[in-house]
Amino acid sequence: MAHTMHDVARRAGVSPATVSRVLSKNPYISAETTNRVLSAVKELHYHRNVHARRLAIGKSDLFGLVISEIANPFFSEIIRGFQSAAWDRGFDVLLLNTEYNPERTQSVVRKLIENDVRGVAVMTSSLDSDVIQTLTREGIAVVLSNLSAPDRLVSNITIDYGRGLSQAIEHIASLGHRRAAVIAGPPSNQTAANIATALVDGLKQRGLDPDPVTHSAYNVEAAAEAVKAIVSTKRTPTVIFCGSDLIAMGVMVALEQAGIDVPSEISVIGIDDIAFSYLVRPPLTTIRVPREDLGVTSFKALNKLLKQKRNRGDEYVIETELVIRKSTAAARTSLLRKKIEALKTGSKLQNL
Amino acid sequence: MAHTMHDVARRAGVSPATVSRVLSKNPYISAETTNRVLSAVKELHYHRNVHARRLAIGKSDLFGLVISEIANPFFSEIIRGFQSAAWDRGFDVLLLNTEYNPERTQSVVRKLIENDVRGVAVMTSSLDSDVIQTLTREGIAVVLSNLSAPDRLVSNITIDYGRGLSQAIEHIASLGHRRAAVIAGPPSNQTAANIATALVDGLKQRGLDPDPVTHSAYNVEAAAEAVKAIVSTKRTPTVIFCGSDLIAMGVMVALEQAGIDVPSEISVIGIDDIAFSYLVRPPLTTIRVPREDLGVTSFKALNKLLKQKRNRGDEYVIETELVIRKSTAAARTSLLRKKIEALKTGSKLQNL
DNA sequence: CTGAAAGCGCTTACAG
DNA sequence: CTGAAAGCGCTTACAG
Repeated sequence: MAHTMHDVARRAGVSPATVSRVLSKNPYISAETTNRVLSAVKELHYHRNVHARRLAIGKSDLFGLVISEIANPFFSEIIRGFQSAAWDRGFDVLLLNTEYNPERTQSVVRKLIENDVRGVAVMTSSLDSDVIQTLTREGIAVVLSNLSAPDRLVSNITIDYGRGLSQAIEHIASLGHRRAAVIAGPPSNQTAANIATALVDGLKQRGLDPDPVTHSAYNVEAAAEAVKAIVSTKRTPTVIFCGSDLIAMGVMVALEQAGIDVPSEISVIGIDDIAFSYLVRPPLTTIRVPREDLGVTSFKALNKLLKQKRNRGDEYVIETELVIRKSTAAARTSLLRKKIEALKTGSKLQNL
Repeated sequence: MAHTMHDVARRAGVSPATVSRVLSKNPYISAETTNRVLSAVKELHYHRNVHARRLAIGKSDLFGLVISEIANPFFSEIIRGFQSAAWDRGFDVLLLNTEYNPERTQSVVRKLIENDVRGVAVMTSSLDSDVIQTLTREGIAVVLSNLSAPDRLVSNITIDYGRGLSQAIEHIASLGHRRAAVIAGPPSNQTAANIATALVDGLKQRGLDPDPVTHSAYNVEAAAEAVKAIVSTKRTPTVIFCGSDLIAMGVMVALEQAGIDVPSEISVIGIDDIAFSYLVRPPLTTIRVPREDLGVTSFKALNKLLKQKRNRGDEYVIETELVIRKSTAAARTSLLRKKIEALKTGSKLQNL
């Protein structure tokens, strides 16, 4: 069995209270006592039991972070940002993923409450407003990124897609595109719907024809499926705006299979700027969402919320921006020439 | 303040002990009492405090999972497998990441002990054998994947790269390759070193010349750097074996920048088969490591270890296999023709 | 600067 | 089938 504070106390010849004080860095302890206690701790390989500690303190040192799924690289930097911010201030993070599953979502909420987290950043749309109320009723601070209004114990972070979208539309228009398709995220997702609306409005305003406007789940396979309907029409678009980078990647795969070249025949634009977006070919032009910043801001928002007496929520805004990526012309030309050569001479392009 | 079991008891007109029994699904409770308690729980929105519960039980319901970094997609499926296996059995997972940082690594170990986890799966090489001993001394079961021998409270999962490597070498040899470079993972990593050795031996045995044999950290940037030295020599290889898919992707980027075509001039082979490996172009041929299986097996191994009286560790083996990927010839040819056409006519390949 | 004691919110033999 | 009581391992006023 692991040792307890009592064991350490006996060994150091002090009371458990003193051991607790030393370990909590209470300043009113003599240097000598501190040393004796620390030696005993070391000798016994003593570690405090965090469950007992949390129970005694009456508050947990935990903050929750709710995401959809760990496998989605979109969340990676959010996690990193949130974690660092929390650790820097001596808090722990309880990372919970809903996997888009209602049952799991329920158990996520239960865990948040059972663990007595101080606050939670909800970075998925799987939690509806009922659930949010359940949390705030327990005194848990909540920060969301779904455009709901700030409230008691609830702050909101708005990701301002407007700027990035305008830049993207301007970019596309200036390249001479006329017909733009839109594959937004799932319609049940409020953010996705807002982005779709903003895109359609923006495109029209710039004299572009948004057609068709459709949607897809946030994954490669669904997107590949969604794009089929688009390319099978007679009047194909010259650019496809996608609701996320994963959707864009699915689109690129499907276009390739259909024998349609990106970007010479159809350009593709994503949203998020996930880490892999510069590794696909052609590299993905996308609207960057500063996700590490989003994570950090989320934590700070929670902290602020809890420090105020009235727990009044705030509104935060995070900006987006277009990231234009192209293959180096030189490199691509040189590669093409080689491939042309290879095709001509019929030389062994074994893996072609 | 949140309600306690006492509040529920009073409201239901029973003792706290009874509430506890109802909530723990103790069978010897009358249906009527159960209902009264459950109603009170519902009315008060009562949730058990997990810290008090864990303290009273004397054992936590936690299992630890230690990885290097969440952003690395290599770990995604491991997490998923481990989590599902744990949840299915009513346990919770404490996910800890070292970020390759010694300080963080120390605090990871501390957290494992403080949280009184029953067992921990260590999926990173950041924890040395000293640390493992620290854990087992506390009675924590450990499962590793680093080729150390099973021991008391320690099981080992060997990923058998042999099969996948043989298949890859055979594949490459049958395509007529003669000169193979190797960019292994970091030399400090035992697994990386073993893979490098196996590769060199296997290549020689098959009459291929492994040269040069070098290494890189497990990320895109480092790999891109590492490959420069290789292509700058006069005698460039026709295939590069990479210690991971991320390394392979870095290599592909760097080769492209150097104007070297993959795979017609140099073929690239990765290891892992991360989710994105089929999205890069050309799609990556790689050695698949069944990582979800690895996660599930890790959990089962811990469970088994804890159930035995003697806590004797076991040895597990996970197989790998080559995944050959090529672009559809038809699609690529058609795309090439279009690009050729575009180049000839000088038409606007704006983003080319 | 330090100790004795109460209390955090649960669980679980023990007794009935 | 149910309750009173002890105990899990800490922390922290309170007192000195």
